[in-house]
Amino acid sequence: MAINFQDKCRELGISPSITRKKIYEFLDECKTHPTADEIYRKLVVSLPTLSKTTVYNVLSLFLEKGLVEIINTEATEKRYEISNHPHSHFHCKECHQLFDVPKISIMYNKDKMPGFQVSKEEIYLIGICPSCSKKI
Amino acid sequence: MAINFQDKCRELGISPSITRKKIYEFLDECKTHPTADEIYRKLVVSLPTLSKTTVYNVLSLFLEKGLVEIINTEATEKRYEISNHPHSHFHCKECHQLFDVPKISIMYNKDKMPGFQVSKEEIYLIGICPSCSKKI
DNA sequence: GTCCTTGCAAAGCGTTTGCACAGAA
DNA sequence: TTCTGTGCAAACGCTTTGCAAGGAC
Repeated sequence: MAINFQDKCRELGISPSITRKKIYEFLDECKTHPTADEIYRKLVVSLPTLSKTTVYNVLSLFLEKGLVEIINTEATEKRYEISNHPHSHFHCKECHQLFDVPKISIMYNKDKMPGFQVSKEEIYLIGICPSCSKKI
Repeated sequence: MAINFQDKCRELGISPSITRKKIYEFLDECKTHPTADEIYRKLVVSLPTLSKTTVYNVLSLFLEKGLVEIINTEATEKRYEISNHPHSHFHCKECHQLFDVPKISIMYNKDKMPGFQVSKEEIYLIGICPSCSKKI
């Protein structure tokens, strides 16, 4: 983990409980943009009393504090990621995995969008990932 | 409607029933990227026997045939739009409306994404829309 | 007759809420 | 004591499925 979780919590005024730490660490290490259920299933092994409610509680706290973000997807379930590194997303049509790819810069003409104040840009690419390319 | 719905259906090998026609027309006219429920509530006025199941059936047929697309959002409910005109999306943080904005072109270095074959690009801007800008 | 469209009812699934218990301050 | 973190159980909302009735051909 790049920045100490305890320090982040202190900054944000929340307590660094073991549950929160494990959820944060898992999100930080995990490359698969997990759903709440995936986080739960992974962590319940080492935290046997963990409940899904707690996962939801912690994720909603993290969202509020800006520690994590929800990724826009077509699906109804929500996927989460740590909001610390700028990047774009690539969705594979074959295996439906969601990959991180280097941040893509965009260019737009502000004159064509009068009055719209842009504070964030998200780029989502769709196609075939390297390993699926080989299979086809 | 730019292209005749009957003709599109003939091309795709599906029958242009009145229900399908109305759903297609509403999606085509509607600028708000409606959910299935919004489509239902709007159309049940003129089609009193309409059920939500039918709305879902028709949307899923349209998706399969490529007539409509699902828009990636943070929310759990799905939003639909006719897939005929290239454009990007703008989400207002204040009023949570989803706007169409002119298609934004992107530039990316393919060398940084070895093996990834991109077939589609989606750009999603977040910020404050013109009318909310005035209110603040 | 068959095939397709429609729609009621129920199930499914991810998420949120109500509430209570336990531990920390 | 109060406040906070946790978690069971139930409710909730959107979507999907099973199945049957009605219509087109």
